[in-house]
Amino acid sequence: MERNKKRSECPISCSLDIFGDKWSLLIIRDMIFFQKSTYGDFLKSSEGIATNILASRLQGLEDNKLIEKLEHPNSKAKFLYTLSEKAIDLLPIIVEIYLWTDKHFEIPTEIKATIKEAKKDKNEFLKSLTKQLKKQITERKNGI
Amino acid sequence: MERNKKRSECPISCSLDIFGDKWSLLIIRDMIFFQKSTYGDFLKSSEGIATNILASRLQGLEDNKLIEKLEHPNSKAKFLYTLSEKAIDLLPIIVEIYLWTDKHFEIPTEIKATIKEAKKDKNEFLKSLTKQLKKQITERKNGI
DNA sequence: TAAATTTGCTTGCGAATTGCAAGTGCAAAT
DNA sequence: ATTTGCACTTGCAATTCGCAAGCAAATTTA
Repeated sequence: MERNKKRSECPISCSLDIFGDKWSLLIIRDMIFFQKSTYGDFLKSSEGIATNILASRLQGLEDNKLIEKLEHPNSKAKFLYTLSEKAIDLLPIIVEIYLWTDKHFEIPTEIKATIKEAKKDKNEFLKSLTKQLKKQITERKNGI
Repeated sequence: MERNKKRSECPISCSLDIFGDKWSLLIIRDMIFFQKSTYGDFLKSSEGIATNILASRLQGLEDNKLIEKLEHPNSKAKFLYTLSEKAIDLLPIIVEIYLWTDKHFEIPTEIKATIKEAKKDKNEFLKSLTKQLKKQITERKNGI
């Protein structure tokens, strides 16, 4: 697992070195939009990630400071994965991906509501969700 | 090369099925920001893509209607790859990636100017670059 | 006009990555 | 005390990647 393989200094290239694969952004999506926070949560995603791939992706995201692995407040058998601010800052990218698909594909109805809200007032949507997520992570670190 | 392997109906997942790899977005980047348009152009990128990978990515982008492969106006030995509107619509995503890296990494000075411009007035930046790119593709199709 | 070069690929092959199934070790519930 | 749950790890076959070489058609050079 080579994770220091910067191919160039280009920001796009560097970003893709970090999350340019089929799974990393889905884990972030699950944490942002579906409040998933444990290994088991991520395994249940409808895309069906393999256990070893999930482990390696979580490690990669941790290496790149996009997530943090904390003790689970309710159980020592679990770990609690939380977003970093760096990861929360990916939200605009993820929202733009949603808006792109909205323009060019059929979208499942469950998700349409979220996209509609994001389209209505993008800045407000980003701002309030970001605020909420940041609140969440400080609460978790303080064990609330 | 399976290209119809939708893992789920999730927009993020579907998008990653299309451009969630280490190379596809770099090709789009080269076309948008560096006016690259031929196989040889893409090969010269500083990240160093392998010839077979480039061929397969170009095919994938074409299959997904992100690029079109046209006859080259100056030579029958070449092909001219052009962006579709669908690909130009990826620009907001790419710009948000630039802005994310600007916040969290050191950026090479050559690129800082572009990012600064994008930050100053994002909507105007997107609008004018989009317009310019769309103009470019209609010109190419009309053989100007 | 013949030879060399350019262009856009394809092919072969070893190495790395992926994904499925099974197993492991610790914690918690029964 | 035993079973279940959780977070992985391991083994292995299959796919994908990436380097090097090859190739045919078009173009340039001699």
